[in-house]
Amino acid sequence: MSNENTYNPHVSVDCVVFGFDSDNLKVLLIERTIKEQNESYNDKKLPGSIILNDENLDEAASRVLTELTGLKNIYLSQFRSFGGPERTKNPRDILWLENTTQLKIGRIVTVAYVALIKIDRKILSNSEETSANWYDLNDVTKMKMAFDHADIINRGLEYIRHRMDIEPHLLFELLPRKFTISQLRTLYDTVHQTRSDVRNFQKKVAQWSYVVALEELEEGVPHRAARLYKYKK
Amino acid sequence: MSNENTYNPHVSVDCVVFGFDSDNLKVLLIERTIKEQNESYNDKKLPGSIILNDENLDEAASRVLTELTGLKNIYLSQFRSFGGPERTKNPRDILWLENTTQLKIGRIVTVAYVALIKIDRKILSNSEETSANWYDLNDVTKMKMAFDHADIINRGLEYIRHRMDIEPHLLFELLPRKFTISQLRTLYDTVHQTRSDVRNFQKKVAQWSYVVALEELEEGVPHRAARLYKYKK
DNA sequence: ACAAAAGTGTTTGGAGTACACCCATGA
DNA sequence: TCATGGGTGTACTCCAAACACTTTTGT
Repeated sequence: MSNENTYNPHVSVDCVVFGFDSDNLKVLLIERTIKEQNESYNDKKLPGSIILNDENLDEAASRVLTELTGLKNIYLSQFRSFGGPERTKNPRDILWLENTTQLKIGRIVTVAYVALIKIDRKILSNSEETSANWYDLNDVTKMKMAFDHADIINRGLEYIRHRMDIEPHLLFELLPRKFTISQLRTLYDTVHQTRSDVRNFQKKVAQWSYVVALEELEEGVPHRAARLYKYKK
Repeated sequence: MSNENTYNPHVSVDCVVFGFDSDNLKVLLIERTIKEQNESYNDKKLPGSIILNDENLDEAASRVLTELTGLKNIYLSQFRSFGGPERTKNPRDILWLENTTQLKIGRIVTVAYVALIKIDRKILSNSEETSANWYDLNDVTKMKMAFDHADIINRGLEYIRHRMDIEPHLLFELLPRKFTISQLRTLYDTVHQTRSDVRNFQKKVAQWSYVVALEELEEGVPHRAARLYKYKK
């Protein structure tokens, strides 16, 4: 089977992968190098791929994630498609596409997903030619990005903020298995762009039945150790 | 320019157009007839189109709507893409696609939009070969539908319910310019799948500053006439 | 002993919910 | 005068928000 049959070079998926380092939201980006005539050019891109001819969109997105991280059971949700003709106009992007896919590329419509992963599970297959790294969301605006990926990240962020408002469960996709209430609160506040009161927050969490206290405390902190909690069901 | 250059036969848009007839939610569907060897087959489809090579997704969706209704300034929002390889597998659908587009069609990924329109503005160009009509949402499950359009409608409904929860403004896209509180309440309850109390609902609306009372009453009703309201800003 | 973060209660205002009767109008 | 929907008020509950001090532990 030739490449022309296995790939569908008109539609791709891109994943905005979020993580949380107990302090800030992070995105997983891939370093891209484009060799031009004399010098080479560097920027960042979202993990993504052209879809295969026999897979559906969700499958393509999970494939991208497993190839990249080696992890399974990652929260993944489609949030929007981007398909303006101008998004595949930049000569650098075209050059890169045609080099990496070995296909003649016209316009590509991309279906964007957000993924949430526990940042401590760094079982990234960070080995091969792709080098993926976490970047602080606040720094993304300052970075050179491929295609319209800066846009896509912003939209993904909006989307996930919205979702987490409705489904607080999703917060726990970003926290380590055992966490303290203040880690949870920092994350909550980062996502909601608020600065919530410690006592009120404790009360709120107390009525989330899926947050259960462990008989265990934090270790190695230079002050009173906090109780650990886990997410159940 | 040949058809191959002006159309992109890999990506389409489909619009789930909602209306409200003071009683139930309705969807705008197009009658489709497929001529097979002996007899012809009838079903319904969503208004949609393959995208043109120089337009973006939002433009394609508005184009579909203006071609269909002649209206401008319609609320329109992308909500999800559908792209499984199985969605363009039914031989009837393939036949119809190739007949109407005159193009060889492989897999089509479709980007779905919801649109909200005031059902009384029936300035539909219901003339040409396309005959579009309003159908009760509850009847849709019983009807034969093209492709995965039944799915798309359900997802669109979920989406718009969600949205209207967050942005009550959107309700007014479905109501006539002048409406009564009980029309608004029926719509609200239909959308939220609730049965709200008359008095409590009046109170709620009273604090929506964008709902303003007019010095005007309903006419031609066989009982006490209700006050009319309008939506402002 | 001190620095640093953990943990804990009470009060107040606003929003949602439950609930029943009189009013205006056309037929 | 009757049938049909229009329109109105009060009491209770629950949730969100404001607000300050004591406890524990490592250095």
